[in-house]
Amino acid sequence: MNQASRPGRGGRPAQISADQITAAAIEVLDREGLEALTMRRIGAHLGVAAMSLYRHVPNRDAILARVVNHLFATALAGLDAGPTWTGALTAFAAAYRRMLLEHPNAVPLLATHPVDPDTAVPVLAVLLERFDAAGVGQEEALIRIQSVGVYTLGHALAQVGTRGAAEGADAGAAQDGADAEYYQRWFDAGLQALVTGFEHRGATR
Amino acid sequence: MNQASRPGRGGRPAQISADQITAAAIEVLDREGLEALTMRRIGAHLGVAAMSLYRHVPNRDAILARVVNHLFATALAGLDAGPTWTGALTAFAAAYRRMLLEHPNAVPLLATHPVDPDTAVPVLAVLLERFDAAGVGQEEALIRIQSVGVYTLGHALAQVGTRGAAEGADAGAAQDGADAEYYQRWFDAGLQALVTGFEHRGATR
DNA sequence: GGACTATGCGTACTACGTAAGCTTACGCTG
DNA sequence: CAGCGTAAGCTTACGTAGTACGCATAGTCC
Repeated sequence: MNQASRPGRGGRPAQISADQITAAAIEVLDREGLEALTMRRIGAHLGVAAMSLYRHVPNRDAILARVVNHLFATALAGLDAGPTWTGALTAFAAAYRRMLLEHPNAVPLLATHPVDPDTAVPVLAVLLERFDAAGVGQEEALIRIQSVGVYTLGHALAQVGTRGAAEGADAGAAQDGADAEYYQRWFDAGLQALVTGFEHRGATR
Repeated sequence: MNQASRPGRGGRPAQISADQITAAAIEVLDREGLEALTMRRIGAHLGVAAMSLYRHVPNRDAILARVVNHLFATALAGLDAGPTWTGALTAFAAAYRRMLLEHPNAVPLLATHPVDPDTAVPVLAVLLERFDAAGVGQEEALIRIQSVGVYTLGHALAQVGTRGAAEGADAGAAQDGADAEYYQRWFDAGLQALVTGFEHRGATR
């Protein structure tokens, strides 16, 4: 059997765990880029052969999913959502965006692999609460949160998910500076538009 | 030399062209999914060996870029932008979205490969004109257009860019119906929020 | 100490992108 | 019409990917 061996009895003790694989994958991803994220390279990073990874993870795609969920969860853990739903939304967007810019090579992954519900729900719960307190219905609240989410991710794709992403992580790693400012201005403008747009939508309903 | 052989003289007549390769790639993509989009499979679709493609295209990634640009260009060709910038924005979003839903397997590609400036500029020009007529500055106009663009793409990623995408195109190809309606409601709500948000932003400036 | 069990590894298979060099099929020149 | 120049397409081959299979290994428990 693969994976999640109950403590059961006996057996050779594991040198690596699924969590270590996830962490190693993120490191390889950040340092060497997305297409360096191979089973052999992750294994090497852990001092283990590629095939050994399969004892802890069913396939490569599961590693990618784990990376996505881990980045999302840690980026939004302990999100300070403030008292209002507007504040909660912008705090969510800012935390999400910060993670995306810190892990530019992961942006295409986030775009391609949905965050697991089990990972997303705790984050959403905090946000939903603020909407509920403001009397906004659950579907409407979800729509507003997810709209901000896809906007933030889409924006990050435009900023970093494309371009070199693969180089050596040093080729133009620190974006032009002027460029970075423009993207930030753009991001803030769009986010503000979304939030105030939703405010008015609430008012006229 | 590769590619773009001037009519020059002589030489064996070409059986295929870069445009045909692009078209074949889109067909394979739509019918068999993203990871079926291999050089050999595209070649087979044209009755040609994989290596023959390299006479017309420098590498696989160039084909992907061509697919992206072609889909974007044809989706937005002849965009009827109406008289107002708000109308132009929603028309743009609708046309873009229609294409994304018609080519769900292409959504991850659009997310990963930026549209070429030469392809994007003509489309942007039509839109920018409406903003200019309304007295909105160029950077602000670009921000509004691009915000709608990344929102639309991000939303499509959430709707279709993920899930099966790879199956056989028949596994749940026609989304649940109820799901599709929810996504449409969500899309419209977010888009409306963005637009009205930008309207108010304009007003308070 | 021996049985049991899960882990890690070596090998091998298939499929990918693509480099190199050869063959083929045309238009042109004589 | 012969044959030459040229560009298109093909064959073969290399390196690397993901991963199936079976064996060697290293612990726990009796």
